Amino acid sequence: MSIPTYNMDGLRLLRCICDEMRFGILEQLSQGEMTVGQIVQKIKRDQPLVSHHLKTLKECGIVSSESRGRHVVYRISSERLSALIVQIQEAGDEINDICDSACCAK
Amino acid sequence: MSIPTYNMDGLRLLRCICDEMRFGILEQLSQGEMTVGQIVQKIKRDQPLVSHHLKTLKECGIVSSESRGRHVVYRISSERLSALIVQIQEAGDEINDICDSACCAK
DNA sequence: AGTTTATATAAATCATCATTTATATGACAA
DNA sequence: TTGTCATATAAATGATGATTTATATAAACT
Repeated sequence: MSIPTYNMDGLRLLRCICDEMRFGILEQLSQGEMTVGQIVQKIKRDQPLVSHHLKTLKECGIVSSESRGRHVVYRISSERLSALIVQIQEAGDEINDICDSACCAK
Repeated sequence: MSIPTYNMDGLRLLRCICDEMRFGILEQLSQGEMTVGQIVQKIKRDQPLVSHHLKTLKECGIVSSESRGRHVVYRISSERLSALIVQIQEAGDEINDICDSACCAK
């Protein structure tokens, strides 16, 4: 039996990017393409974990990748998505509130 | 001891709205204010569950509410947030891809 | 006051998914 | 062709948080 697949939509996009590590990766990539190693250094998390989340983002069509020698370069797959990351950051800052819900913990 | 609180930011905003029910509620509210009962009817989920998620959204400053007689009216707390919901929907549609990751399942 | 309607809360259960640990693959260099 | 560097994969574990069920509060109407 085959793995089920899903058409992307707003909610599914959100579910892919609302994870702390994945959003952190996208914040980095919104400033330009990076190799896996560069991302690992920047966000200071284990390499297998970073690779795992990059795979998830790629399967959702949010990032794309390209091999260069033994490195692999990742980038956000569209300008609109890059812009959306920034818009989300700005909207979050604008709320300017404190939150005590579970969903707000990191 | 007191409950920990968190300054809102992009990631925390995302974590609050990436849930299926909460995003569904916000899709409704992005078209105008509604009472709890109207939301329950519209999205066809149990009332306690809807109230529970509304509480979460309120604690995060994403929605605000007002009592009118025995009804309580909810609305999205800012124009920018309303617009963001729409932008997320549009970005999701633009990806136009299928996904087989766990995060893409509803 | 008692009843109905609208909403909120709390405890218990259940499902999901991030993370860790260990190992594999694949490219380049000596 | 062996060793090293960069990345990927897989299995096991652990934490988080959504949902259910039952009950409470609070307003309006009789």
